[in-house]
Amino acid sequence: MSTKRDQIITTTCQLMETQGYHATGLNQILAESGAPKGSLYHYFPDGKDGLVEEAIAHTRQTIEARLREGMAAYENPAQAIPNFLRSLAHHVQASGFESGGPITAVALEAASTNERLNAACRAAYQAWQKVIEQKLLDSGYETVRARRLGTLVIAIIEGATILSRSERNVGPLLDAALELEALL
Amino acid sequence: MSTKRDQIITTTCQLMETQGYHATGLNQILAESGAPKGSLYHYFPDGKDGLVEEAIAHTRQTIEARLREGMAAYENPAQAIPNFLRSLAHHVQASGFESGGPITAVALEAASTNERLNAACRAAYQAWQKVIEQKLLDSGYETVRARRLGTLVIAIIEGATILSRSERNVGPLLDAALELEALL
DNA sequence: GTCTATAATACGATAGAC
DNA sequence: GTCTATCGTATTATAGAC
Repeated sequence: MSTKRDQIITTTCQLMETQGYHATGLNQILAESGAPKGSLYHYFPDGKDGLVEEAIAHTRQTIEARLREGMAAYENPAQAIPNFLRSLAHHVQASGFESGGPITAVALEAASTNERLNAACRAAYQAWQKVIEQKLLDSGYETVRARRLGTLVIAIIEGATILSRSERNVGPLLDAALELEALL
Repeated sequence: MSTKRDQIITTTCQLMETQGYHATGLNQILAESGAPKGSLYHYFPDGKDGLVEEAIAHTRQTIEARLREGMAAYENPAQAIPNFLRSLAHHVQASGFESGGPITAVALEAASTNERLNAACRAAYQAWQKVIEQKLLDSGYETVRARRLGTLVIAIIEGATILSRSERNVGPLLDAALELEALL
């Protein structure tokens, strides 16, 4: 597990988040990670798709851990979930609205044109939904509704992040947090 | 107002919806709209960005009209809004999950890198939010909450559409419709 | 094994023929 | 005015020097 390999993946994660798949060239990834071009195909023989697939998997685990942390911070999901959205709003604002929705752009670009990357994104979304769902189940929510709310919460996070980045204003994320308090 | 010009815009709208900005080349737009390359720069002297800007504006108006129609279909927003999401689910499924979220991909790609297109997307989102907000105001919702819910509804539509397309399953959109009934 | 130089291709944009 | 052929520059991927 080379450090340079990790650096390439980390850089890829960042660029996927801010620009998406097609807008990000391998040259840019290499320039920002400080790696030469040949080493990319040494570490990632499948080329761009293999690299991005790993980057998505990496992001999936990072966010999954952050979600678990956020859910564990409060016993009541009606506190834990809205506060997670608020911490997310902080993160988006601190990045100058360049971060947020770490795989959303890729998910949409790949949805109809690249089944390999689409599968990676789908796996990430389902994992994240499951964290929310489990928190709700542990707090006594009924099975069907817990799953439904798990899906909805991830959808709201995605959608509100898009609006916040587009408007350069964390209002949508904070609004969503408030309404989730009413719903949960 | 040439018919061929409109055809180029219509094709661009479709491709932006399914693939996004960077994945869509001018060659593909021309091939699918049946126009030769030279005419593109005749009709759109600003090049790709000018064309896509117009396409976003066109989409904005299409969706705005569809939203108004949906809101007018029921007096109670607690019926109108969830049913709009259900009709959207139909639309997404009928397209084989290739349509849905007509400007989402572009919005994310442009958010941090192309202020011109970002502005066009922001304008569209705000227009759509306003339609929901107005419907809620007309039904007696308080000013602040109407605006907050307008934002949330658009966010939910965006997020649930992403999940539905990624999972190739309209479940997320239908789940969101159900929970919105509980919230409104 | 690690990297540089280069190939093959697609891109957006333009010049110039009709 | 309408379009075809081409330009310069990106892209991804690879071949081959160290």
